[in-house]
Amino acid sequence: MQNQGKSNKHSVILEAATEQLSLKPTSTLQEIADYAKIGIATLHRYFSSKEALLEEIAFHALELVESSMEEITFYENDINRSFMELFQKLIPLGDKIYFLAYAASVDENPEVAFREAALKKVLMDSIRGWKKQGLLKDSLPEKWMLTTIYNLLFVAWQEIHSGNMAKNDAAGILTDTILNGFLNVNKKGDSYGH
Amino acid sequence: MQNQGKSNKHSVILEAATEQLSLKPTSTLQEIADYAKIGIATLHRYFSSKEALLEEIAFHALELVESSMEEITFYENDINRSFMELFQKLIPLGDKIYFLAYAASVDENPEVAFREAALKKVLMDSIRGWKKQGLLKDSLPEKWMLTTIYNLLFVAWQEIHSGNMAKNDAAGILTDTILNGFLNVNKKGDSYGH
DNA sequence: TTTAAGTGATAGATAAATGTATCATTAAGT
DNA sequence: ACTTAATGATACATTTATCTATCACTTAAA
Repeated sequence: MQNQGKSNKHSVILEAATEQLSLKPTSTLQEIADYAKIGIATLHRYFSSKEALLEEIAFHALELVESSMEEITFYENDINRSFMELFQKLIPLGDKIYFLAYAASVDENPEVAFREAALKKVLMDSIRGWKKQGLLKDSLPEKWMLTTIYNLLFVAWQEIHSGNMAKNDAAGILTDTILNGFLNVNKKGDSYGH
Repeated sequence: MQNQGKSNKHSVILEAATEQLSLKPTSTLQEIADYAKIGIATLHRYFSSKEALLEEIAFHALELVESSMEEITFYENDINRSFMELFQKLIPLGDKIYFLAYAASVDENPEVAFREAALKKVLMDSIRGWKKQGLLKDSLPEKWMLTTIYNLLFVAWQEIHSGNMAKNDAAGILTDTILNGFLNVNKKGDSYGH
């Protein structure tokens, strides 16, 4: 009934493991098996090692982000709309991706690192374009902008996860924060709603 | 010659351990001892357990931040100056504090959590005041602002550590990013230099 | 030179986690 | 009802990290 993925139990275990690891990145195989309500023996039948399990989870997460990123249009002269689209697509993936930021072993995987870099490059190219047009500040380094976006996205996921932020507010708050900052522009109307 | 702290070897080991842990948060005691150029037996003579060592490091880091925070003036009607002062004081502490964000075991320590919360409260009170005056956006939650500041500070430390950002640029970049965002205000002059 | 304190190397002891193998039970298809 | 495959519990081996204990060596003071 609540089975969706490609094959069968393999996917179910993968989903459960992802959830458990997002709750506790240092989870033991025993904890993962308990959470998935299976025996640890069964877990080993489907995944040869913990490293293999983590790698599969990472690949799965990357596929999700990659396919989302492909659907996003970066408008040359509308940063606001581009960011809103970006965040609206990526925020819902939080649950499945969050652990990526904290699983150190996964960052050392060369393929993961390569695909992460490719994802960042897409956004980086847009940032460069907007900057060239004079839409973005000259005083802030492009790399800093990229890093800030990436990190605040994770912070937003964290806040949603811990119940401090409504999922539907996140894209607007992120876009407004990143593009305009905290200062109240002293005209009557302001910010992203427009 | 390069001995400063309170007593003697205890402090030296503490400093070395802090550095090693900021390089690799999952360092073993053996790695810490090697980095400090002492035997692991000696390490245990000075620190009864790894947990005790981590706790001492955390306390030391908190003391540094607490005494820095006490020196900072939060100006009621000059956010820019307040932020510059805050970041200029805290950025240099990065090396000694960075690991705090990644040592999970330390966050579970109740005293550490309590003192961290107290530090955040100081900044939170100022944010509330600035917001009440209409200097900060109404549309962004206070808690989000606090979290953003806190996280971007860590990001800046990371960027400095990895060589992507000059230490002397950090306070300006942080202040400008947080208060004004990425967008280029289309007047000729702009941002924090003023 | 002798003595005492501190140190580093080393060898276990203990604990926790990963991974393997076995076995009885359950569930599904025939 | 019978057979077969999959499962979970369990026990065991292996690894890794923490921590204890011992011992020989260095250094500095007496």
